[in-house]
Amino acid sequence: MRKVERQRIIRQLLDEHDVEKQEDLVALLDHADIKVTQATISRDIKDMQLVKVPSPSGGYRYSLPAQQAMDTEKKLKRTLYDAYVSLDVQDYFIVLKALPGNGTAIATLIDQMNFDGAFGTIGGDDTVLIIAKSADDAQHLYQTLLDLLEQ
Amino acid sequence: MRKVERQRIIRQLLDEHDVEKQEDLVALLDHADIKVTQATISRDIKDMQLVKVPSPSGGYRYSLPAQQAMDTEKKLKRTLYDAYVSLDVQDYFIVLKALPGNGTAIATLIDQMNFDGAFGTIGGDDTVLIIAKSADDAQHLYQTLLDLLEQ
DNA sequence: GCTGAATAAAAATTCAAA
DNA sequence: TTTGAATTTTTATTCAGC
Repeated sequence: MRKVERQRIIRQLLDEHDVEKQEDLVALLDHADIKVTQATISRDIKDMQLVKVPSPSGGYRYSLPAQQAMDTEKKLKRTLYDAYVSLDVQDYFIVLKALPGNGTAIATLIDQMNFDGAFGTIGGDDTVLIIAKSADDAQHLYQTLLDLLEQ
Repeated sequence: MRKVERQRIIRQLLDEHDVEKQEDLVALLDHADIKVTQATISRDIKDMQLVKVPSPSGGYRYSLPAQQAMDTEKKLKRTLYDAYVSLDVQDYFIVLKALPGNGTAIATLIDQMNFDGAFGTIGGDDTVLIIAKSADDAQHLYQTLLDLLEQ
């Protein structure tokens, strides 16, 4: 009945108001004639993966999820979809070829993905070199990237 | 124990361990012979803008700031301030040494800075290798980084 | 300024119920 | 499965001291 809609409203409220604590949400929802207790808000926050962010100016603010990893993966997939040319593995190294101008961006995204077994990444104009911690890691990373390309 | 160093260690601990509550950090730091109380950790968390992220699998986890309000240069300066060890230039290359665990992050930040004359950056655990497009570019980049360190 | 001890405040969970 | 009331647990702050 209620939970999904309440959570949708919570998202809007977070956008429109400074929410410093869960009781603030209880009060804001009350204004919208939605009566819930702090316990329910606590559960919603867990459900929705909201975070309480300390603000530099002192105080705290609840905010929408930090899906950094998801966003990066999405960006990487899209960039690869647009610019991918080839992928090869040899020893500790993976070489990804892309359309000119895309190497640095892809390298940065791969870095941000923090792949297991990746030692470092270097991006040129149309080439990305990924150095793995071992040849095994390189093979595994190669497969991970192939999987990413197929999705 | 200085605050800055403790906070640097906290960053590393967050990377290496699942920290579900502030007392976990108190215990982890205690293990490293750093005695602080929960009150201090609470203040550190506010300082560092760490967030307690609800995990989909239930439970919570403290993590580094999701959407850092800081721009890349500020982040880079702060990271270098905390983790910088040395900087050297030779031919096309600049080698930056940092405290263990910081190489990849610094490399990514330097990449994101899009410095003129930088060809690519590779970050290991405690070393960052910056490859310039020419020896002149390397010299110039070296000076740019030194300037950044002095600010 | 930075910190710990004590405390207040806030958030998470338990339990019973719908 | 969802919820509120009560409770426990966790976190933030106050206050004193350094």
